[in-house]
Amino acid sequence: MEPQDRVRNITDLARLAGVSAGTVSRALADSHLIAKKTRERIQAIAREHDFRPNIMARNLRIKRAGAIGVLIPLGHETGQHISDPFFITLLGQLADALTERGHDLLLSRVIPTDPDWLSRVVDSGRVDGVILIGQSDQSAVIDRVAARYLPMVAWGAHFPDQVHCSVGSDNRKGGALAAQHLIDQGAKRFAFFGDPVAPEIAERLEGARAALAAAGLNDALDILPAHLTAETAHPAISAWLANDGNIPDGIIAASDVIAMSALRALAERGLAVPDAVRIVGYDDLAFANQTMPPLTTIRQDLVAGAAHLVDLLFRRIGGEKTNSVVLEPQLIVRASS
Amino acid sequence: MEPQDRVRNITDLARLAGVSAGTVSRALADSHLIAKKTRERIQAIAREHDFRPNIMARNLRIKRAGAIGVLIPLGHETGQHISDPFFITLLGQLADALTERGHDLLLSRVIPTDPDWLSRVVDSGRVDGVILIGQSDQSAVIDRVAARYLPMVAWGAHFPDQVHCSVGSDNRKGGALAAQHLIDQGAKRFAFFGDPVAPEIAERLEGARAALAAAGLNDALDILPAHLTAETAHPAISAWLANDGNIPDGIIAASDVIAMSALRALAERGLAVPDAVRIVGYDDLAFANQTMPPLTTIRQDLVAGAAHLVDLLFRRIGGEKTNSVVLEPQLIVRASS
DNA sequence: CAAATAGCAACAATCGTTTGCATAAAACGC
DNA sequence: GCGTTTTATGCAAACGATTGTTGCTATTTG
Repeated sequence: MEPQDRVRNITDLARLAGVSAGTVSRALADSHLIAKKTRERIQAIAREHDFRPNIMARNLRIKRAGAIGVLIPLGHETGQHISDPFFITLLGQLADALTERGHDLLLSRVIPTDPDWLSRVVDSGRVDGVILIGQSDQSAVIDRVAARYLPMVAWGAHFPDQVHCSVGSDNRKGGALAAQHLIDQGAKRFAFFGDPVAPEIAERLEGARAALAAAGLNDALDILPAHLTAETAHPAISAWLANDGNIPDGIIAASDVIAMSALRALAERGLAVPDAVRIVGYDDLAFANQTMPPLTTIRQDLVAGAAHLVDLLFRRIGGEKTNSVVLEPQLIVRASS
Repeated sequence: MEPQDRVRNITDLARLAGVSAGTVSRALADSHLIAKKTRERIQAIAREHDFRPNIMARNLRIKRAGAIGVLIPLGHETGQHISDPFFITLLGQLADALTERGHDLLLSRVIPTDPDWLSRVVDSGRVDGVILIGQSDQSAVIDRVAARYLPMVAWGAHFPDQVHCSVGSDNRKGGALAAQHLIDQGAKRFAFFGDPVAPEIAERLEGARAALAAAGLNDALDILPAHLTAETAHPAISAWLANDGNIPDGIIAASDVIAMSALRALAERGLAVPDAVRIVGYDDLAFANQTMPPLTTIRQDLVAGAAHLVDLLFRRIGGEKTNSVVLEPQLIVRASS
């Protein structure tokens, strides 16, 4: 209100209260070393002047940051960006879980041009820990940092020899679940929509392949390496379906976003779902039961996933050397299959 | 690598290089006050030891934070949460725009229980500025802080007497566009799906009302105060449509999410879109042209909106007193109308 | 050859807190 | 009323950087 008497630091407030800075610090922290009367008087003055201690200075002294870095590494080979519904859903869950633990979320969308991107934030002293959403093609960089930096966890595929701690679902099993379901529904000719350059996708494909092989349907699978964004997936699928020889009766989509594009492309060609073609998505994002028809999909429990990520992270911040977690994917049957 | 000789601050590095801390600081900043030879030697040592100066200490000295706070105030009256596709889309755009300007994004989902929530982050010294996504029911709080804190901008409705700087689209006009389009398509009986407790929604409804009135269709409008999330919107709409007397031929949905739920509810009742019922959404989120049929909608240009938010914010950080921006909504005609 | 100048690097103050330690005042027992 | 304990505050050193000022060598110049 009155600009000149604005209290900008603890020392100003101390002068105003006629005590020393240290006393103010303790008073604001409700320390019992300060007499209740003085404490309350100082707090009142602080409130009146709308004063709050500078958190950066506090953190510097205290040696904690009060924030967790959430990084989304986007290897340019995938056309994904931050608004991908999957990332975003996970991000929302993380924001909630971290807020609950009294930490803020420092969001960085990183395009790993140099191998330095991760150390830069880890060593900046601005975060107490790091959560990676996806590993893109950066597992080498991630593993190297993980070797010396404990408080870091990553969402994504788990590999036997990885150094870092990850939380993810069993993609191979998920792929198998999808394929098996289509087999059970009587599909004979299969297509997989998704680009196996991403390791998660590759595993889903492997799982699907294995299930088909077990049913003696080895050679009944076509693969369309559709990208993960709706903008690119839809035209690719449309073009592919234009070739009548391609039309399958069972589609395994590598993500719900792809499945949604496929639903639209199928409808445009007059192919009925699920009567002519059955389709299974992957992720079970919020919109999956809002499509027409609602999407059968492989659920990755992102709420549990986010909870695990945060839980493991804080245990690591506490010095514990935690193991990776692999979540069970779950088949959600809806009307599309 | 070798834990004991780990360089943890500029002084360690100085000792190692046989110079003073000040020299190291300047050398890492590539200052010409340091001889090129020494500079390069110091930088080499820093690189070798994987050292990066502590940003928090730097910021404290420099008096800047290097981060922008992005706050999502969630008045509990609305059931929205952070994973609402609209918030998230805007958030993604903001992340990109801020990263480009060399700032990080400190995300806080705040549930305004006490009137202190905004000052707390503003006065914490942890951010150089604040972007509010939505104003919820907190305009009083926001205006009070805006009176003394310049670097803050908000997404949302613009009111003539507001103190703070906002960026948003003309909701009244958007509502009018939607209604007028349906009128032009020959609709006679209208429904508005959306809860006008939120000021933006109320304005959209007003706009629609005005357009109907101008066409002499005053009393042809029903209102279903559906919530903004798909989970709650769909059953509400379903139940409402179950009453045959309610069935309109032109639906104005207050958001794309609601429109999507409506599409599904309509399909489930066997009502053809657009032949029996025409429907217009609001927002033009990414999924709007992936629905079946693709959604006619009122586009809010979130890319431009995010760019404006960031641009205005940085001008305010620079001390300029900027005015609010009102964006033009745009009718995007697709197959649903 | 002495003086002026330029180039480098060290010194020390500063940003706004927290906190261990010292100390003064008050309270207590005898 | 004196010595001792308790209680409440002040003092000053961190935290890890940046940066204005100062001082010391070389080099150049008249």
